[in-house]
Amino acid sequence: MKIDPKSRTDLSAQIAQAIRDAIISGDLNVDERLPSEAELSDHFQVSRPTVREALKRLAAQSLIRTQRGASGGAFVNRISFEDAYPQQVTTSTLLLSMNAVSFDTACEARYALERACAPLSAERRTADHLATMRAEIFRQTQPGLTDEAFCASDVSFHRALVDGAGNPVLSYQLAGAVEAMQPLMNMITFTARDRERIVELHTQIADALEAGQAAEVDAHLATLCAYTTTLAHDVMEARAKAKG
Amino acid sequence: MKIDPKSRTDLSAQIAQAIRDAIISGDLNVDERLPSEAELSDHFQVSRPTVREALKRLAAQSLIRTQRGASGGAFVNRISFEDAYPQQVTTSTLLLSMNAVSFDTACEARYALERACAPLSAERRTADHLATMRAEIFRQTQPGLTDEAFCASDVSFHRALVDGAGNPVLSYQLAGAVEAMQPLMNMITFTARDRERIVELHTQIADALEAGQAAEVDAHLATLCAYTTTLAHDVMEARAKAKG
DNA sequence: CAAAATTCATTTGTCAGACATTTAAAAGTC
DNA sequence: GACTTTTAAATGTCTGACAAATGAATTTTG
Repeated sequence: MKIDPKSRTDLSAQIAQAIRDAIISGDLNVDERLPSEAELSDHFQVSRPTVREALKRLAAQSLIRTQRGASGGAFVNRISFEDAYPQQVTTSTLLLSMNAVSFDTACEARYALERACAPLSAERRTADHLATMRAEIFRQTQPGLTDEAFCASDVSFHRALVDGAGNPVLSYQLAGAVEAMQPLMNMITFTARDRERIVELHTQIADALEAGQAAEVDAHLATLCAYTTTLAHDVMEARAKAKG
Repeated sequence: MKIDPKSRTDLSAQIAQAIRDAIISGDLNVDERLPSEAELSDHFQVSRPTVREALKRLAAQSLIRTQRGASGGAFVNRISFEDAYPQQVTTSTLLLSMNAVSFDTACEARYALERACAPLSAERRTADHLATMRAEIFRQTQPGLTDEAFCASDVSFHRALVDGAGNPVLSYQLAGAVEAMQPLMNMITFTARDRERIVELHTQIADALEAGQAAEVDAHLATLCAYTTTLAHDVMEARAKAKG
């Protein structure tokens, strides 16, 4: 693990990268303790604050965790799917909002990925997944539900569908695509009729999943995708008209 | 933006979260300049090193960038898909290796997602994407290619397929699933016959994509998925036998 | 006057040393 | 032996300082 003090990049960034490489390559194993800050600053010939900045960078990526006290220190963290979820969602959300990704593009990606999960979910979903979906559908029928709460429930429904595939890798990758859509969905105002139609499709999807009919699920998801896109277009047009 | 000095969590973590929230909520816009470190340490009533640790955390997530000199400072960064790619790949790779995700699970996720891209790619892939795929196929036929190089080429081939869908969100989400598989694939030793079969399937996929036959692409991907899984199983069994 | 060179102020990057706080293990006490 | 106290080690935080980069203002120069 070496750094170049003459480089124009920050020393803390270089040190973070050196340690990161050691973790990725397996030189440092899960739960292994890193040298203490004092030892690291000695090794890299930099001050302790600089080492600390490097360690905080790694902590921000959940690559390490720190513990105070005797026999404390920085330890290589076993990144769990749970840790990675929120980061994935945050990044995906910002990617969409900062790069002005169109509703259509995001929606297309989301449903393409979700449909990829459908066959697996139709085969493996547990009673628990179905119960979650039914509960969310019920919530969606409640009058007085705000648009935001409706969208949140929609996300929960679809997450249950994805989780039903019983593949943590899929769930993780999908988390970003599904949850990042929420801010975009929140821009839509759902009429009572819109909600009715969506609930109907959700019910059909849940029924098909329960019956293990993959093709049905896929078809309903495709319909839902098209419907959502149309809804968004109508809203945009109405706004454009109101503005012009 | 406020923090709780009495909380048991690190001040730098709290400050980072406060600024992160401001970015996500839109209180801080892209390219907007944050207060200087001195001003921030004044605002949060902490020392400058603490503020710096917080800023480094945000920099590690590409949420901000810093610039030295007069009129320098920390600026909200527009996260680009290019920035997010490597982070996504790093996290996905570590998730697989650290959580002992089985080859089957990772492979299933990868091909499920890839097949989701197939119809779009069949419709939209450019000549450029096809050229990349053909070039990689050619490389895969070269004798003397190491297993590692073969895997790398395989990844490039599949990335071209995914990029062919022309949806940056899909490409981003898939980057993790496709590239994170590489270390797992590297554990396999490919015989000449294995490579021949894979090249054959790759060629069929490229042909079908060129002809715009989505169903064909999907079928060949399914075959490739099954073949890869079988290959991996054979390797595992052979090793288990050699060991026992 | 205009252009080049210089100075200057601002801001991040780095350093040194210190103290506070937490924590587990060692030492002491009953 | 079980409990309490002490101690040492480690991270968390602070203060103050200097280095380096950078843009703007100022001065010098042709």
